[in-house]
Amino acid sequence: MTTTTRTTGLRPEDIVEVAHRLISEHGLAEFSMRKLAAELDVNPMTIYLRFDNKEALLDAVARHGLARVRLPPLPVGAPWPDRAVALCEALRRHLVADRNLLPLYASDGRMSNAVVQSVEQGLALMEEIGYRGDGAVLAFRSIFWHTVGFALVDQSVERFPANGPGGLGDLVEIDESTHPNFHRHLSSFTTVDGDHLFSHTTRLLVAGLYGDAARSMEPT
Amino acid sequence: MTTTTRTTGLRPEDIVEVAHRLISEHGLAEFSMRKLAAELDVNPMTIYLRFDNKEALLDAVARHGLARVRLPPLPVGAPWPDRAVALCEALRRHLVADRNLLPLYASDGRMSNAVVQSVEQGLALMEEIGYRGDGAVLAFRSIFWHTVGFALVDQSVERFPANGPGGLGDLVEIDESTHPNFHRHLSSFTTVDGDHLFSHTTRLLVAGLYGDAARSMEPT
DNA sequence: ACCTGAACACCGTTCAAGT
DNA sequence: ACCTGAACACCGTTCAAGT
Repeated sequence: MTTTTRTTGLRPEDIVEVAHRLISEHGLAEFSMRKLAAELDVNPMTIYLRFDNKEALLDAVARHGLARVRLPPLPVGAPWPDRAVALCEALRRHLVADRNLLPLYASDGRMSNAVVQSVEQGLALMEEIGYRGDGAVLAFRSIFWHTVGFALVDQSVERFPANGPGGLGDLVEIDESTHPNFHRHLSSFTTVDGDHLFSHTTRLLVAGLYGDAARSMEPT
Repeated sequence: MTTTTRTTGLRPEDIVEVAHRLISEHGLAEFSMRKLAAELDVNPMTIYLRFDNKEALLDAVARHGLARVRLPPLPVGAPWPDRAVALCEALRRHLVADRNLLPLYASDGRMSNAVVQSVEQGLALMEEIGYRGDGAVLAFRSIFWHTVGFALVDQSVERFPANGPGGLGDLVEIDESTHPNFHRHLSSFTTVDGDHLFSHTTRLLVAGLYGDAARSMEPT
């Protein structure tokens, strides 16, 4: 009869799952190997028997989180631009779903798994309006990285100073003489709504893609 | 006659400048208050007499770095889309000029100062094609945050796996039956060229902006 | 063979003690 | 008044010692 100690039953998946939860709850900056061990009620060094180091563990946590991404089916029958925007918005929703996980996914090129979920639908969309081969991949990459970029920008946008007390005007000198345009539009510099700005910008980019495809199919 | 000790002569600007250099040379992750003190040949605690904490110092370093951004004049006489793209590319060049500084600028909403340099030219461009008031600000924000987003994405893009040994195919299962589009385009998934992808995508977005402005000026 | 306590080389920051 | 050494509460990681 063999006795199993507590740590023998500790599977790598359990470590990854608890790490994922801790990062989700308290953020990547707060996360440490020692806190993870405490949460698992285990000696800190036991984790090093399963993972080479913190980096390797974080890689596993990122893979675990990104593998869960499932994009919803796109609206059938809708006009092409609407479906392209819907794909971007679905991808965005997954990326910004948990603000604490995004910094983990974004660093050190861990975005790989997210792409696979969207690439099938994305390439099909591009072929639908006439993009072929390398052109289809380039078109898809445009909206994919645009979406990832806006997700990364979200935290900056959130804290971006608006017009008003303690806002833009206090940060920088906005003189009517040196910055006439800025000065005249100052009242329009309200707090940025990340979702709205993303939707708007994505619609413009998709319109550009759509027009470009139509133009390249014209007889020369 | 007053004697000045070494540290008395230590101005906050000197601290900021050396911190900027250290981050530029070795990256934000490597930077520490103790290493900075050693480089300044000063007791680590002396820095705390000038700055409340590390966060406040990094804020000052970011402001110092972003204040240097000077956008070149846009090409006069060129078509509108070319000038809009040129503005984005100039902004991008400054953001990605020093890869080690970008993580500093991007975190904790420190992007404020960069905007002021580009907002004057950006708003003028938007008014030129008919955008007014809030619409002009929204249009400017679209290309500004698009540019910042792509700069942030750059490090991810750089390490993004291409097709080939150790690349995409090894990371995820790309079956002909489950991912027919992906499988057929696999050879097009070469290493991403960040600059090229940015130029291409920005051109599309700018085309979208241009078309949108033209459309909204049509008589209804 | 499998686990772990102590130790090492680092952090940011506080504060009492020095000049 | 101005500076600093020692100390505190943390890190990630190594490795000799235990069972």
